[in-house]
Amino acid sequence: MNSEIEKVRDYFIETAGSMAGNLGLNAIAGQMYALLYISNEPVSLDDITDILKVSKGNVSVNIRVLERWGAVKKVWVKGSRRNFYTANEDILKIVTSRIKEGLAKRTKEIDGELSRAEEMLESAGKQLNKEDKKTTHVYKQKITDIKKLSAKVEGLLRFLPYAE
Amino acid sequence: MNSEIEKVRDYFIETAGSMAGNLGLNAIAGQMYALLYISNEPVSLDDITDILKVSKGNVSVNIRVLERWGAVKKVWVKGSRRNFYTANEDILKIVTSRIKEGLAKRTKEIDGELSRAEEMLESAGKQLNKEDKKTTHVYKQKITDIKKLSAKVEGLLRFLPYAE
DNA sequence: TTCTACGTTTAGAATGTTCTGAACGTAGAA
DNA sequence: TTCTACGTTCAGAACATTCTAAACGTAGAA
Repeated sequence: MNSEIEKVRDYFIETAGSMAGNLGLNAIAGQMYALLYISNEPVSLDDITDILKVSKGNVSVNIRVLERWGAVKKVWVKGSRRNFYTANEDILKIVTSRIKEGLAKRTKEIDGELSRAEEMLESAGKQLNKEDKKTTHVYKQKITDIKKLSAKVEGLLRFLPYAE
Repeated sequence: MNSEIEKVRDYFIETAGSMAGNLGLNAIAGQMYALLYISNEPVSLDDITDILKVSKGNVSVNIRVLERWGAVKKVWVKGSRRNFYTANEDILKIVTSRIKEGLAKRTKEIDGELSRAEEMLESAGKQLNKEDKKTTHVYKQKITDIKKLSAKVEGLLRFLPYAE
């Protein structure tokens, strides 16, 4: 392959890596995805090791991360014992489904924690002095507000593209 | 303050901390925000140090992070030389404005990088063999697709709540 | 002026994350 | 069967982030 073209490929990969890093994801996983994305043919784990200059252990771990996200898929290549992969090209779908999944899980957890806090306030609320009763009231109000916020976020999820 | 009520406060704070941690933010900043959020009165940096049991250096750094996000504001308390803070309660606004800001900056950067890659392909495209010309064509197509994706994301920003 | 009560900065410690390279397991070739 | 070409796992190295505690600067009190 012409080295000028390789340069473009590597530049593209590098950009994707720092992009992923910015999103709090693993930079190598981002680079791997970018390599598969820009390649017209299936790419083997060895190819990835060669092109990105990272250990095959690293590649092994990160390819499974990408698989778990549904970002890549394994393909069979006639006459080779190696594992080849291609990118699922619908990046927006991958990203939004990850966001939705994560947020939905999170809001559920938070609601649970808040309900627990409310219970604690209820059972503490019996023999309190005036000042503490006021504090309890403030806390209840705040917790209610956060629950409302959480419901609002849940509602917004519905409007993300590629909802299912 | 009644210790049962303190327990609720600390539980609330802890929850917010791990929530922030999950979002890739600093857990202490999340705890600090939660403390200010649930407190009805302004809270001093010393109070934060006492309640969260972290060093004042840590508090000093993270309170400025929160200020930069517009998540808290400094308030003057009559007769005290200390700095007091209260939470900006519109969490959703804070979060969405941070997301929008971040995404807008990111998409701009990416567009720049991609244009650079396109230029590189143009200038390399002169004296290539058949195979390399095909590769160049594939790369151009992929880059165009990503640019479209980027524009789509830009467009989505418009529909986030609290747009300005 | 000196003293005190703050907030800030920073070097290095503690902790967390990611990576490599070696050891290993396994399936197919020979 | 043994050998080879893979992919996987994992201990510890390399690196990045976050925290503490001490030194410092400063404004107001005395």
